[in-house]
Amino acid sequence: MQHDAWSPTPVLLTVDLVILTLRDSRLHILLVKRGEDPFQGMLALPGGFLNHDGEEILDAAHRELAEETALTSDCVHLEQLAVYGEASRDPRGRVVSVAHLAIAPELPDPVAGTDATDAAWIPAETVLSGKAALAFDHRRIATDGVEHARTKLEFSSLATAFCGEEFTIAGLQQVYEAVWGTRLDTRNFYRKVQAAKGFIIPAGTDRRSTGGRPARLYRAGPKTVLFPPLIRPTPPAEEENTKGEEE
Amino acid sequence: MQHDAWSPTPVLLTVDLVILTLRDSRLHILLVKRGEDPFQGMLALPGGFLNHDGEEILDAAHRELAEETALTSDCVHLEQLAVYGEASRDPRGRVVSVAHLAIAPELPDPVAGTDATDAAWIPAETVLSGKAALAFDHRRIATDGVEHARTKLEFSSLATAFCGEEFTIAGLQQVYEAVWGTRLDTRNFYRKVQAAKGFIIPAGTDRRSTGGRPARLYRAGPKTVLFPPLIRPTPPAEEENTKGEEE
DNA sequence: GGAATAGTGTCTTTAAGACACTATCAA
DNA sequence: TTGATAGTGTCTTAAAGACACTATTCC
Repeated sequence: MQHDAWSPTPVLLTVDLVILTLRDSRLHILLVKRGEDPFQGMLALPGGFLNHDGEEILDAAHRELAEETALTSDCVHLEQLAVYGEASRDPRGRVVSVAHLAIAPELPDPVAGTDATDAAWIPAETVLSGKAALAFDHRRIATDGVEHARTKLEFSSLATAFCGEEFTIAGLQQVYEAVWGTRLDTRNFYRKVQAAKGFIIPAGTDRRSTGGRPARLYRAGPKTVLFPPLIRPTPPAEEENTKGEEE
Repeated sequence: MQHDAWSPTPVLLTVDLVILTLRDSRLHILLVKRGEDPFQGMLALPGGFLNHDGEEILDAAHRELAEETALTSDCVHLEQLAVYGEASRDPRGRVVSVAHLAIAPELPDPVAGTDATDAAWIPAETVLSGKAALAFDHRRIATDGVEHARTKLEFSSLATAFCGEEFTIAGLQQVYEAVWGTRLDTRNFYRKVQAAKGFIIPAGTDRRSTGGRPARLYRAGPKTVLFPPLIRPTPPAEEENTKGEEE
């Protein structure tokens, strides 16, 4: 209780970003190759220390996002994810990271050439499965970020953040399929996104040409909470069936 | 990107706790009266700075919880909520708080007398409505914590954390009603908690005496994810109807 | 006309919401 | 037997899942 009896330990604060996007219909995460001391040369989430002059945490996340991508704040979704502060997570000392989740529409070109470090879009699969090794506890953070996005797709209009200003329903379905890693039934999907009033609204200019029938274009509606939600299909057999925990 | 060009600013880390419990069927939050410098005498969430020697954040939360309540770590639910780091939130300087949500069963006695500060269970209603003023941004944190609990009750077995080891279905219903602030239909509630396999399991010794028919006792089941979930009833008229945003 | 993509309608099953009575105990 | 609390069954409606065909454009 007597908080000020002993002098509190200062810690260093960083922001780390799980930036997700779709590239050729697959979920990708933006990673950078570290050019500095701990874990040099290893892949890591984009991020960095808070700026001197009392920078706000969310501002720092926006700044890092702008530095790593060509994205301005208004066309990306950015939200706080969680804090990772395990004492042993950074060999330099006590560094506490506020992880953020960012969702970006498919970018104009691979990655804007950033100054020192090269950034790359890596398939989420590669990161989550551990086939690519990440610095610090960044694989855990990335895993949490993807899981957060998966859940949020069910109940919020987050999916539209993966699309541009205007999008087709088929495009939106691709988002769900890529993030969830499942195939969805087109007819049921159409029914559900349209049943959730305020999720998507038709853009007047409803067409586009890709060699088939023109598709209607939509844009994000006013509602951020989906009702009814789009429940993610449960993969056939879940649980840890190692010994028989089932009913 | 060049993170180490300028020396990063150290910040002070605190943990703050939104500790929820039921008292006479109403949701309460544990608050302490501050005995120290900023906001002295004002109500605040229990919490404090991280201990010297590289204490883990979650350990610090457990420590604070133990200091303010008589609860040992194993009979309470404790999880990270979010980070609050606005530069202006603490007049002492840059203090970043990792907020946690704790759920406790109804305690043996009001509050274990703690050393310097006196703690008290305040009705959640009083805190959320702003009738009680809280130090720092603690009202916001408390609001977020309660909202988090409300949502999590829908999809997880969190409600059992409000109950003791063994509980009745009626008792569990009281939890839902208190946290959500709604009345529920007994028959539908029974159907739903029993439909969610692994949520509650019968305790062999199924009875108790309170002047009526004995109730069967249950304990928390192995599943922490509820399926089907117990969807919270939507209050009749939501939305900002100020101008007519409806469909 | 054929290839390619967009869009829709029906049936079945599951779960939600509304609703009122029977069961068991203590005094 | 009465008061008090515990427990249950049915009907209607909403939404999920499965499933196959029609529509529009470009070539």
